[in-house]
Amino acid sequence: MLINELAKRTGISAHTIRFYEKSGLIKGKLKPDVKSNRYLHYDENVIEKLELIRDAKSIGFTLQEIYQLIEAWYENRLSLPQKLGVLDEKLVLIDEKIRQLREMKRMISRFKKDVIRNNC
Amino acid sequence: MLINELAKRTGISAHTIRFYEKSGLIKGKLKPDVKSNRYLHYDENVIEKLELIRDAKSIGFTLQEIYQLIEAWYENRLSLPQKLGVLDEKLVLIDEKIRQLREMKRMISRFKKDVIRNNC
DNA sequence: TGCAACCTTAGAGTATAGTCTATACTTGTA
DNA sequence: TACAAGTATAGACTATACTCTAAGGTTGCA
Repeated sequence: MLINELAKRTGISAHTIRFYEKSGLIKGKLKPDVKSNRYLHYDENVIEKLELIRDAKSIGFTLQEIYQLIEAWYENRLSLPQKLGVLDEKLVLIDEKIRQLREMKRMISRFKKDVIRNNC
Repeated sequence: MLINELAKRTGISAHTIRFYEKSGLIKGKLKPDVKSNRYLHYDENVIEKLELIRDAKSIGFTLQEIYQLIEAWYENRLSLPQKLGVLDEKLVLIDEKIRQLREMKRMISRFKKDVIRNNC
């Protein structure tokens, strides 16, 4: 599929998709037999990647980190231990984020009670 | 205390503290009897605020959101229901973040198993 | 009084992550 | 074949959150 269809199917603008392509997060392919244009074609797999990018961004991962995740997830440039290294690293990060979120939740709840009690 | 002491005690640079001041997140006070300079003085309360800023930033809150939180937390410009509104809003946001983090954790764990099983 | 160590303000510069515009070429349909 | 719709590339612009520099004034101590 071409970029506009990809954009429609993911809800991510063609501009942003091109930005991700330039950043190395996704890759379209030229049809090797077509010489008259440089239109990039994307396969289903790219939709998954864009969804991963969206999800990972929403939990606060940077494009850098997402790049590593995609490397481990979809590409075969890393060895098994390297892949596991990346994945475990992200799991640790996620646990730390969850821990901090829980702590903030406790703080806000406590403060909420104070506000109610003191009516201030 | 003056800005450099505040910086030392929080580990946040004086530059960044000035940036937060300009953004309205914290407020130093001029000594009203001193006319020869415009040195801003900060009280202990500002240390707490800076710590809140750091914690909230680390869980992905923007300075905008943190500003609202500080308004509800420390200032008395909001009514009780307004304060509770802000706090509840943040609690909802936090729960959503936790949910997304758990989901990503599950995805990564599942993928980790695949990687190990298929030795790829 | 000299001067190091502060303080302030304004504004430039950086990194991340887009977002948009302009220009130009290509493709598909009437 | 004209032309609307689609595609590519380069580069300018935006927002957020800093980070740094320059220039100038103040304070405290020898």
